[in-house]
Amino acid sequence: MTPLFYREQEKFYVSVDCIILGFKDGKLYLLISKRKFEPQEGQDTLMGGFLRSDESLSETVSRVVLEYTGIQDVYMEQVGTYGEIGRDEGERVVSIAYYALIDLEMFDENVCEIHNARWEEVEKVGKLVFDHNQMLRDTIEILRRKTATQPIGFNLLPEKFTLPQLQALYEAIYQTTLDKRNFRKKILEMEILEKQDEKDKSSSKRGAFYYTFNKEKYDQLLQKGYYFSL
Amino acid sequence: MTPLFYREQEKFYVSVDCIILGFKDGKLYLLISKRKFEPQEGQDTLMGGFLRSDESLSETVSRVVLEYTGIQDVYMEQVGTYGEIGRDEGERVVSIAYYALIDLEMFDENVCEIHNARWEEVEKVGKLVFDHNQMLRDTIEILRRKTATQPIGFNLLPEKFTLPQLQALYEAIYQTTLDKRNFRKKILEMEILEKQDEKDKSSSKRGAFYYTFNKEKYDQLLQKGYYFSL
DNA sequence: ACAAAAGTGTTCAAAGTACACCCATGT
DNA sequence: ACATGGGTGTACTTTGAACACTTTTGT
Repeated sequence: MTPLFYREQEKFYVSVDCIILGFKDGKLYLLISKRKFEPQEGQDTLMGGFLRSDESLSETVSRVVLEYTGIQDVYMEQVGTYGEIGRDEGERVVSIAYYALIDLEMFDENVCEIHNARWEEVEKVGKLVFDHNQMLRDTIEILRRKTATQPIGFNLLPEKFTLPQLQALYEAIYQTTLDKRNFRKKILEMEILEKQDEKDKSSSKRGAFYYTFNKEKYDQLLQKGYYFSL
Repeated sequence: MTPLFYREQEKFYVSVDCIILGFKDGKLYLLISKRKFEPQEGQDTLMGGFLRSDESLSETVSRVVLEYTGIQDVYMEQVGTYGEIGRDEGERVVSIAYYALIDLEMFDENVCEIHNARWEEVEKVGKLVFDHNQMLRDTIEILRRKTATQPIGFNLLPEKFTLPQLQALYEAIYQTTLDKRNFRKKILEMEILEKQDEKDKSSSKRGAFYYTFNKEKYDQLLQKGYYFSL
């Protein structure tokens, strides 16, 4: 039963917008699609969905991400909430932005086609509807800060990855180039990566060793007060 | 006119909760009050208010902060949005948390009494209603990160402040002690503080020189690519 | 044999950290 | 005169940044 005081209040549409990011060939990609209803039908947009009363916010995000990528259990973080009065021209909508990091190898191309969705290089994204460009900018800023201090970048890579791949990922996020030796030294001395016996020969003749991220070791480090930093 | 697709969606109560922080005598204080309606009437709570359709989120925060402190134009930042289904036992409410930093010297004691509000040491805050303790924890974490990289701490101090005061502020935020000489060296070499001729004699016989934060100088530094860091 | 990416250490500069004494003033 | 908090500089350690050559292997 709704308390009396609440009933005097106004209600609002609440949506989530998802900044779904993937990484491939040294570049960050954003999943965008054409908006399927008015206003701004046909324009490029982030993936979004309205909050339902039987869902928490993160459940709404999971639903949207699953719908557009076919992937479950993705890493996600809240970016912020956008509540300007006129931000959605259709109606007053308060939107909570989340970013999700996915491994593009898990991505289902068919799901993509169904929704007219496509992967666009983050650096080449054009005008999106409403304040979605702002959401993307805010995401990149958060991602840069967060990847520098927490090992979340691995969510954008397959379970097994090579150090050149990992370095390329950081270079794509920071939009800079890093020194190979310094990068390897720093990431390896944290001892959170496990070297595998196999090599990835897809990008060189010599091949690069695969590594995996060892979450247990990382958690142990945290216990001891060490911090991830790159 | 509301687009058709929107009309099929559910609407929700949207509120803001404000983590209003002040600084005095070397300690951080949080403004809390007794909840004035059910559920959990009489329990300690953050300051909050429901979003109205003629307000943006930050306008709602400003309204709430003004109502409980009598202060306008406060520094505020979004902390995050809390949308678990059962977080508010009364009804489904999506709440956006903001923290606000205020100069306690500007604070109007009368406003406080009217609302049964009081300042509680952050380190001694007990159980608050719903997920308000989580909001406070998230705020402190954000505040620590943010004050280390941006000059926002000054919002908690009067326009004129002393270096011992400023150091005590950082010590309260980080819950640590800092070396006096290192602290002064670092903050002064940024050249964003203006030394005044007057001294504050309230806390020592010798007196400590007042300083003011020079925002123009700070902005110039930003232009040149320098960053604030402590 | 050569092209192309993977892998490897050392030196130098900068920043952070630790540390102890004198100063000014009200009582 | 003394107690109290304000103010100051240097040495050492740690961290970050720059930098070039050898290895492997498919063609």
